Amino acid sequence: MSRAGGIASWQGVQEEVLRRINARIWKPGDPIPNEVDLAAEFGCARATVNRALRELAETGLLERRRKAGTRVALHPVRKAILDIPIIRLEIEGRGHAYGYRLLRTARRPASAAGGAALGMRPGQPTLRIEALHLADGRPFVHEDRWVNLAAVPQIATADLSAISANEWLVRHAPFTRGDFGFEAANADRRIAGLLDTHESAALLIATRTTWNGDQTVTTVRLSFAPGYRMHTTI
Amino acid sequence: MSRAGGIASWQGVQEEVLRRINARIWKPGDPIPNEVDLAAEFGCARATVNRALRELAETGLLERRRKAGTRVALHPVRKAILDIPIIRLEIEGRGHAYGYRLLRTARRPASAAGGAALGMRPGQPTLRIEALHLADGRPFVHEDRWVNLAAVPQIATADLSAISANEWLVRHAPFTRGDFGFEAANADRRIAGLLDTHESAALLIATRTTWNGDQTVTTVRLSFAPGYRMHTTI
DNA sequence: CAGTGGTCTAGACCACCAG
DNA sequence: TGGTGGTCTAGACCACTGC
Repeated sequence: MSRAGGIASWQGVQEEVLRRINARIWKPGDPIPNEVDLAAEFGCARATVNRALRELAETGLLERRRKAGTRVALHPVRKAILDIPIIRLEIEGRGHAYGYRLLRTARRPASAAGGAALGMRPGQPTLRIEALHLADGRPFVHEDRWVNLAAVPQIATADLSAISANEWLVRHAPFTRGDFGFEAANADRRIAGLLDTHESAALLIATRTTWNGDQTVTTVRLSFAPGYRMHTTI
Repeated sequence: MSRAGGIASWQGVQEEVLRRINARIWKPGDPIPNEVDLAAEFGCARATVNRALRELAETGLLERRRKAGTRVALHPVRKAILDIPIIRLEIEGRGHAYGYRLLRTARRPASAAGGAALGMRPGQPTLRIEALHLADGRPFVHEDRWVNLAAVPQIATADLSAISANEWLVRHAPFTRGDFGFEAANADRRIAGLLDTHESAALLIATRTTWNGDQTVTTVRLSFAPGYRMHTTI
């Protein structure tokens, strides 16, 4: 089954492997030949095969274990890659004019309950920020954010009416770890008014918390106006 | 600035690069040294540096262009990786007992409007499937699915009351391309009843369409019961 | 223990593209 | 057109783990 010319690029190897999985030449659960044999068959170096297979394993289509070898995944857990851009860029990328309204900022120590929720110790100084992002003048998303001032003291001097906290933090506050969640919630009266919709409208809610080392940087709740759809391709 | 011992693993190189970005030694927008220089500084092979930087570029933290070199991304678009497992495995992974109720199946030609929405040609035979997935006996997610019978004829003979279409398709219907979307919607009366919630409750909706080559395989709308949270880490 | 994948190396050629 | 990243190669050693 070897090819005369050989397959000398990792993309080519990947395509051929995908073709065989697709054609059920290699069925889910089946072991596939080892890297050395595949390299010989394809007429390329083992490293080339390795790169092709490693990527497929990362996407969940193959399962690899030393000594046990490589198998076609029985229950492929597909990975979808979600882009998390700056809100301004997301709006501009959709071809709309970006607008921003800072609703309020407040310094306050983290409450016991709130602090725990944020992963901050009670009493740590926090900055609470509430803002609205607009697309073509219409409400796009409501941002409700807490920033750990111990982790990002410089934000106290930033002009958050000129640049959104979202953008300021992306530019100035590095993080090493983040947690993202998506859920749905009914709009309460206040949010409904801000987003120019009706009470109890279904909203897509995104929550994120980021850490730098073991220190919480910020936690935010984004409430998207009705009609928003998060989207990706695999 | 070179290290006596050297950094001989790509993870080590990546950590050091991240440290410098974090410490603002290399600021957003700044160019960083080229691969040859970094390899010399770290005392490792260029390929090692390449792998470390390539991964960082894939996650959006660096921008790389031939000749122009590598820069710290000015507006890092973070990528979150979302796992899309089989529904049964997701429920079992949460420690709940999995249950499944097939509500109905129906063969019918794709309507003009529906067919277009599915990316199918009108008149192509489709299988409509409606089912409920349960966690510990409670409704977890409602599945409303169309399957292109021209692409997956074998599903007509599957016993979809014993294995969910979700799982059958993952095992038997390969796809080359998929489209995933998330949004929020108010429950209508029927869905509310099925999910054991109240009308107009906010539901997280996931829609997916998959193709094999240029042929639509299936399109599905998943309505998650209130309280569901999709979650990932970066 | 031995076979497999994981990784590093030193060198090479090439594709791209900014200057 | 030259510098940069993108990739391939042949070989090597190592880490893990099934047998």
